[in-house]
Amino acid sequence: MPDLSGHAVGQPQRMTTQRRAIAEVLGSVEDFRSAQQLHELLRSTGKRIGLATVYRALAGMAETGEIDAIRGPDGETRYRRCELRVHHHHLVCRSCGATVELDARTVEGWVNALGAQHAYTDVEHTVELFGLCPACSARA
Amino acid sequence: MPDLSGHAVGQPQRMTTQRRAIAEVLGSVEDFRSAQQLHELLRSTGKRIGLATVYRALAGMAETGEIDAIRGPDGETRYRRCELRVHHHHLVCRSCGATVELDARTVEGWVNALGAQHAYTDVEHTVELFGLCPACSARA
DNA sequence: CTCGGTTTGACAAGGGTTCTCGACAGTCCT
DNA sequence: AGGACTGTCGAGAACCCTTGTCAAACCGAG
Repeated sequence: MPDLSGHAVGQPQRMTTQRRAIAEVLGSVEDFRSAQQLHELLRSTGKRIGLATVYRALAGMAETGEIDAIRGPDGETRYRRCELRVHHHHLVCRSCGATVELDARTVEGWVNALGAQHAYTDVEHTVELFGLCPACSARA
Repeated sequence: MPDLSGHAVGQPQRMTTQRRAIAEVLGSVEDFRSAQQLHELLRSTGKRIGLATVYRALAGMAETGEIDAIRGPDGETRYRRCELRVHHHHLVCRSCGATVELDARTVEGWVNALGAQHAYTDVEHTVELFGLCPACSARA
């Protein structure tokens, strides 16, 4: 079965009204949002959509690399459509959510070196930075 | 309960039978274990101890730096008594749990530089590496 | 030993995420 | 077009880890 969806080249995911709506909201938002926040956003604009659908769509998009997901210290997973299409990391303001995308070359190199040094293979890494952005720092 | 000091040791904790038992189990185990696993371990050795107590004790120990806590991709928090007393990171085998403690100087410097570069303050970081240890790599 | 604040533990929420399952809606085949 | 198929939806329940609740047990200073 040929894929005519045009977008997401990967698993056979249908482009439904709901997924389109989710992608749209993600495009209109700058910082990381939780699945529940996005669900509320959609609901507040009149869209009828189930929470489970939001979770499913986000999980799918995250898997194909279409969006980025990070897990905060509270265990909540937050999503964001990033500018950089390649692997990168984030510096997130823990107060207002403002996000800076970080080129990952430095970490990548460092991670690979350490993996090799200890003969570990197939090394994945989690690197997230949380701080206070300039604005929030000033306000404090 | 805004304890943002970061290093303050907090109130003195009483040394109770339960806490002693928890510290003991942690000392007899090499890799990261979840609170529930530790609870089961204690129960299986005849100790009568509540799950909530285990959670409380672990949270406390983690706060004082007595033990290290990491949150896996499944959202479960795992604890371990580490050798290094100073801040460091981990390279964990995702198959058998074998753990290598990593000197953190490189990351620290990198993190601080990036924080300053973007004028973010009070930057905290999450850096964890998951891979396959030599043994598990060979077995694969 | 006594007394008062701390800690405990069984149980019940909490909060996020995933599963269930009947109802639907695109697709494919004929 | 008609009918069978398969992926998706959505409401709610189910799950899981974690954290409150609160009377009773406990620790340790005096």
